[in-house]
Amino acid sequence: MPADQLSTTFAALADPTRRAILASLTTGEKTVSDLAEPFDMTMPAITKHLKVLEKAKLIERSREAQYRPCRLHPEPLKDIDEWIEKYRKFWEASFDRLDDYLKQIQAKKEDNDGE
Amino acid sequence: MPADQLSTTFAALADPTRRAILASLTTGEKTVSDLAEPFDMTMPAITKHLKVLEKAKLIERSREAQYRPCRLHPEPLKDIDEWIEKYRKFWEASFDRLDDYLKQIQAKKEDNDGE
DNA sequence: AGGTTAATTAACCTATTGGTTAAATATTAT
DNA sequence: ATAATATTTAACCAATAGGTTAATTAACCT
Repeated sequence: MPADQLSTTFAALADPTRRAILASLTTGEKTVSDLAEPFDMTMPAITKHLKVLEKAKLIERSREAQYRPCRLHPEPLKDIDEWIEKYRKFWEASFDRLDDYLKQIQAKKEDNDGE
Repeated sequence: MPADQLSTTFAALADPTRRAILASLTTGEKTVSDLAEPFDMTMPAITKHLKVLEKAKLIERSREAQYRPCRLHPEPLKDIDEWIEKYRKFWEASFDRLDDYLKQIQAKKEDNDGE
């Protein structure tokens, strides 16, 4: 619901149908019918998912005769990758070490506070 | 809404308040009041956000006297990182090259299909 | 022109989200 | 015991999400 780009991207990815659509587009451009085929879902439902992906700028669309082919537009994933990068050190540390790390940071902060 | 873990994690991250809470926890354990302080929002709203993060296993909670301190549990972010990793080549290629890449993959596929 | 295929729009429904206020619970401190 | 602090629960509300069916638009093919 929030308007910021990162939230919109995360929200678009928070649905397995939409992630499957993106995966399907990694092998090239697809029509709406192509994309709909694997799912037990009506076409309008797929149209809606595509709208969500388009608003999140994760896909782009064109026109060819009666088809509206979709293709992957992966750039917003880069932003997610950058966001998540700041957390990598936290999961790469073993659990116990993370605990130490946090305690250490906490100690440093309290030191700065003059506590 | 979908029950799968990846969807739950993406959904939890699709809110700027919750991402800010996670960022705040990178400097160590915090109480609910600590976490709530920066936001123009009532405590129950924060409690709800914490529940979402807890269900997504992005935070863990304990008890100390009347406090319920929260700490970061970054492991689910690893799954997101792995998911997104499969798309890295798509945003790292320049746009034109991506187009070539997709065409190439498409051609290969059609070749396999014997078309 | 008429029919078929591709896709979208409109109208609707139910469940969930993100917030609120007011009341309840738990723990500490006096 | 009582009061104060920290947090949660309950009940409510408006907006959004994800789906449906039915109708509409657009382009193609005879």
